Amino acid sequence: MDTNFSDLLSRAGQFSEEEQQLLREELQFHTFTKEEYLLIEGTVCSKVYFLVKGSAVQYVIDEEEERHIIDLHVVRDWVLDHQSFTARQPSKHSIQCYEDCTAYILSIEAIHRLIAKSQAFFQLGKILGETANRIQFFDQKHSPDEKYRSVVKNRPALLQSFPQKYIASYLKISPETLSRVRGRFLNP
Amino acid sequence: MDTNFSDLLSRAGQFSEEEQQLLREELQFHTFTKEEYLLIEGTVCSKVYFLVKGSAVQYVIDEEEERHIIDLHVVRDWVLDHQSFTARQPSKHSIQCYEDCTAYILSIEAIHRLIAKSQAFFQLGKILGETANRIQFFDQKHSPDEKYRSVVKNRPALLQSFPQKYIASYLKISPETLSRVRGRFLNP
DNA sequence: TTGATTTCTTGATTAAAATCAACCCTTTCT
DNA sequence: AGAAAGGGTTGATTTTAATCAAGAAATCAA
Repeated sequence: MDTNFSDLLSRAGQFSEEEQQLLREELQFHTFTKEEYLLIEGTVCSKVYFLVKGSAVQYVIDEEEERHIIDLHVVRDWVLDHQSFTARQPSKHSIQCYEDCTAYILSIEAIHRLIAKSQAFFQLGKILGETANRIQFFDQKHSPDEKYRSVVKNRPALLQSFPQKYIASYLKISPETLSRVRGRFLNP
Repeated sequence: MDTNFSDLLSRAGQFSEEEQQLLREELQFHTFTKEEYLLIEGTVCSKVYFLVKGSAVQYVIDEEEERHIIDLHVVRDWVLDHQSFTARQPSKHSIQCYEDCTAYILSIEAIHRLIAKSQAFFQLGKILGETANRIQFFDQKHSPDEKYRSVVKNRPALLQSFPQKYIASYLKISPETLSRVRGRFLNP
């Protein structure tokens, strides 16, 4: 069995052999080049990606043309705009490859077909919802130190994969503040 | 046709006569007394309420025993913890009546039965998701003025229904700051 | 109705993080 | 190689809203 698919399984829930086979049959596999878009603002997010290689950035552009990073994605992450996906509404975000990527793709229709075959696939809803939770933490009023600690603890790979100014934007703090937090963190 | 049900319909989506009838058959109707809980922290939110009379408060208690208001509900609102409801996970919030309430109740099983009968009921997912969006706005880094303007514009009834300290907690600002924002707002 | 809470307002002070500014260090592009 | 651009650090300054404090107003309860 190939490692990519078992990686995906380990991030998708508990499934029987038959369910695993159903899932495998619905998956597509694609490669994307750096800068390519997985989701474009204004379109409905109708598929989810499981990153097998590469990294991607989910962001929004505000009225002042400023880019705000909403989420950062690395290998073994599920990638989607949960809000757009569940409400079937045009997304306010874009998702763009930061490096060349390869990913499994699961369309919303595929997910519905799977659920029709086994209720076990409801688990996917929970997994995909976790991305939304994670994002919300950084929106909330935690201190810069708490936010940084949370990334170190829960998503250390991000720190290796993206420049600090991306991390700062993701944490909704200024790059200067992140630099100082890191200073305190490394030699307390 | 009774006004309560047409209120609910106007907040639920576009449905055919037959669909309206299906919906009506699945609805329950209950009354609750002041202080009574619609949802208790740690339990899964498995039904949604449509408030016909009264008001309710959704909140979380933090480590320091402080109560933080997550959402405020008035007549014609859908009431639920969207996160718990969609992920089928224990809720971190409680929802408590602030006055005596009456409400329609729709269980998650009822919603699944409805969807099985007509895809039109997928609309409910979108409607119920809007509560989650609304909440997120106040988590985000907007200025106290912007947050207050947003309530005045989108949810003016809250200002009549709850004390200012509740509104302040909902907006995630201090009561003093809210008082000053209001001062500026009323005589600019 | 009157005393006791609770809520609201207003001013003064403090604290936290953003912004501004200068400089250094890489990396990238001709 | 050299210029340019992007990213990171550090210090000084400014801004914003929280906190602290005191008093006024409103609500509740006996």
